[in-house]
Amino acid sequence: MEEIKVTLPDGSKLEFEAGVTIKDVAFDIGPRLGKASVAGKIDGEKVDLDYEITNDVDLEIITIDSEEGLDIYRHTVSHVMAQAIKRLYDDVQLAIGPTIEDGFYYDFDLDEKLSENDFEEIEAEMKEIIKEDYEVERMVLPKEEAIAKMKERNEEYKIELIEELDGEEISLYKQGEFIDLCRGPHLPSTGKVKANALKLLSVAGAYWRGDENNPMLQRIYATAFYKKQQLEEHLEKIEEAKKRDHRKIGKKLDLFSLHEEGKGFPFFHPKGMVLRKQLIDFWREEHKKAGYKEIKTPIVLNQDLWKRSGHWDHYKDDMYFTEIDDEKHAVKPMNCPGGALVYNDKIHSYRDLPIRMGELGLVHRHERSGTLHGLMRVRNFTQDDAHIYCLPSQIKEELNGVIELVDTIYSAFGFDYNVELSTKPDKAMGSDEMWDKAIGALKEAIVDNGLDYEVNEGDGAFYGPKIDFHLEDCLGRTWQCGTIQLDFQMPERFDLTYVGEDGEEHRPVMIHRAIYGSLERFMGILIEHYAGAFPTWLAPVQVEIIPISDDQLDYAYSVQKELEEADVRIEVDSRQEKVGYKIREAQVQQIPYMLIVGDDEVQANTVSVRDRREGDLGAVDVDEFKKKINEEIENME
RNA sequence: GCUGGCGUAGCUCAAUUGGCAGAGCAGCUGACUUGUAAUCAGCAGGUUAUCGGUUCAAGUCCGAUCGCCAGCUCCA
Repeated sequence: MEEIKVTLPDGSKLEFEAGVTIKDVAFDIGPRLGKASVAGKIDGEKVDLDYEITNDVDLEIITIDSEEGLDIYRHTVSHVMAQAIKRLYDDVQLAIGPTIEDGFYYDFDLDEKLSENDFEEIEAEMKEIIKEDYEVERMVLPKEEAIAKMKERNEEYKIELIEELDGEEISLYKQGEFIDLCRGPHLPSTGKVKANALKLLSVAGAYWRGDENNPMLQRIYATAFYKKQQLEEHLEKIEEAKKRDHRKIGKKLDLFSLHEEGKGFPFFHPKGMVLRKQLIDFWREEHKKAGYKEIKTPIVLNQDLWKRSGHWDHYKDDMYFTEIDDEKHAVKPMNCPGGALVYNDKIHSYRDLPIRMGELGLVHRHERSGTLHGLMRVRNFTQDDAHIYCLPSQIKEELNGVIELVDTIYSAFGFDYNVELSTKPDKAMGSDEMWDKAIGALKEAIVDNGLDYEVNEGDGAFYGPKIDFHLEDCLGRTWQCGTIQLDFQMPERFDLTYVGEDGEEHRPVMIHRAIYGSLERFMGILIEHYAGAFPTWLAPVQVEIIPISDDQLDYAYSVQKELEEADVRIEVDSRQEKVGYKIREAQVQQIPYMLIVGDDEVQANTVSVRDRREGDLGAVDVDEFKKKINEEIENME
């Protein structure tokens, strides 16, 4: 019998007879590894445990406790779910069932409407399939045969998928009466799935292949772990995360509200405005340092302007229109055309460039009703916009400057962010050459700044490609916030010029950029990020004075006055309630500091400080507290 | 916009098979003058999202509209 060499990730080599399976190797190394193994990687390619090794290879054993192992595990569970659905519903057709971050889903075409009430029955059937412990077999068939098999099973979607696959060989996986198109690998049998550690989570519609022109399928989201406790922890984590929902906290902390009278148009309350103002003040400070000027352009502008800018052709469906003195007008969905008019209002020399013009511009967009979401997705929002007009030779430096500014601002809040590069969309202005040039410049800027990024094909603005900065909400959904867009189109459209060294007119390059993205969305993210417990510099109310009885009211007001003069946002809870009651209230409102004042404090001219996190810190002089909190605010802690 | 689910007091939630719309918190009034996460009592609060239908009778069943939630699509 021929001997083969298996090289493990640590470099060690083992010898086996040809035809040995990965499972054999795993058990040979150790029984614990054997039991934990779910699949293997042969020369970097994932294969099943019963894969027979016939020549010298590099082998990595994938175990259940690794990310890849869990992924394979869940993929098998998704097949089990599909099998259960096939058993329970007659006319069901299978679409796709991939694993996702935290779980998996499967899309079905089924006339009967599934609801969460059906989950129990489906889960019970899944448990049955697990109990029946079918071997999960890999079958490799010629394309034609695979198609024939799916035709026989009436799986139209699978046929469509197979037809588009490259190669003549198609792999299918079979467990009991169930067969699915799949690359694999899978667990060796359905019995390996832990029946008590899986859960169906939700059902929703999803278009076949993500295209709204295609039929809508039913998608079941589910998750699975290999220990019940892990499932429970995961579910608990979701519950905890839901409590951070900015819509809930926004109401509880009286920051903003939404009303039927203005769908998608948020109302900001006094406390929400304090938060907003802090963000704006910080923004202005940082932008001043970075060499920006600020402008303000009108919300309603003549329709001709939007035709000139290209918005009419590319963005009309998302815009609101109105009429003034029989003249057609549009409500601005973007700030750039207005900004361009400001630029063009006078002649610019090359010596003036780059010009960095910021605008906190209120834009309105007609978002489709189903997409509205608290403050994250609204129909009017304030962009912290800016347009940089520069020489072609200044592009790189300007892009770097913006990336640096994004990092400065996000760091102040401790945000991690993902970077995406979005390329030319189907409906775009300008030549491919211009786009390629712009994309190249953006890519270079990302790489130069050492950022990881993903490419978002075809997702650019109609006038140029963009770098997007995404932040996560409480449930791990990501939202685009910052954006940098390189634009050669608007300068052309608006005939923007500067006078060069040669005395001739030249075209400047325009960079559109926003850092918060929208103040509304950024506030939503912030609320969830801090779960309403804002750092002191952002907190709507920074200090609550809690007198023990009416006798200390005068003293409380004098302390309030003193701290107010030092720009501290401070309130006195003058209600005739017990201390515990007032503390609870301030605690629920996530106020950073409570100052409890009774007779002792009045006598000694002190305040008893209670920190929302650490509790009672004892009595300190008013001056000392003032100094401490001012430092904290100053340092944005 | 699409698919599904939901809509009861300011908030959180009750209301057997269709059979008198209720509680806690918040609010108001009063008492209590309080020492580190909820003092007690009383009062008030509703065309059960809206409109239409079935029925002796609708919060509950049916239809439409509006809104909200999840997802899809789209986007800052």
